Amino acid sequence: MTKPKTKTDVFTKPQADWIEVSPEFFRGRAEEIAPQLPGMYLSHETAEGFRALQISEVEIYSGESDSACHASRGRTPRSSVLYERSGTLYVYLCYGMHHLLNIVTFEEGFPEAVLIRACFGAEGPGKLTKALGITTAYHGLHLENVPELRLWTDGRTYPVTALPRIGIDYAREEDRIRPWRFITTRRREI
DNA sequence: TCAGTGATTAGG
DNA sequence: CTAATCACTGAG
Repeated sequence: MTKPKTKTDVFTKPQADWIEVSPEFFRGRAEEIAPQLPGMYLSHETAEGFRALQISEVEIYSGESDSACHASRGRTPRSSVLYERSGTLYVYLCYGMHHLLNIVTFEEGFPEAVLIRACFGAEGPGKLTKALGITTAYHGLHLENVPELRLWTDGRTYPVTALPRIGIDYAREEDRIRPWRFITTRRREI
């Protein structure tokens, strides 16, 4: 009989081995940042308490030349947040119901972000924001001004696979096949 | 497979 | 102003 493994989807407090990740983490290119996100933890502290989930999947949306990116038609009232400095939050309502969380990467003036697409225990970009209580109230704010939202790493290594993005049938073929979705199937075992 | 639900965008 | 679209989800 093997040792029983305890599974926890929602962490109600930071774990002993967690180290905070500074908003400066997002200064680089999304292509170097995104593969490091699966395995990290996203936490939200509200009146209800502290809740964190482990990220399992992210996607890159990068540049006006990426036909899947909301900045593909240049600066608009909606896409302008993507041009802000790295660490800015881009949260938008999809299908009138689902709050999708992105974090802006790279230099101010270049529209690029990572979408948090899934966490263990909340598979889907709309589900994880619902589970954590993240809404468009944070849209346009910078992470350093939202202390209730934090990113953590446990210092462990999580194997990551790159795959094409999901839900972008409207995009050009070259953008649809781009391996800009990063997933890990390795989950923290307590 | 398909409807729900509302913000965003292009176009007249 | 109108109408189409949508980085989704859950029910049938």
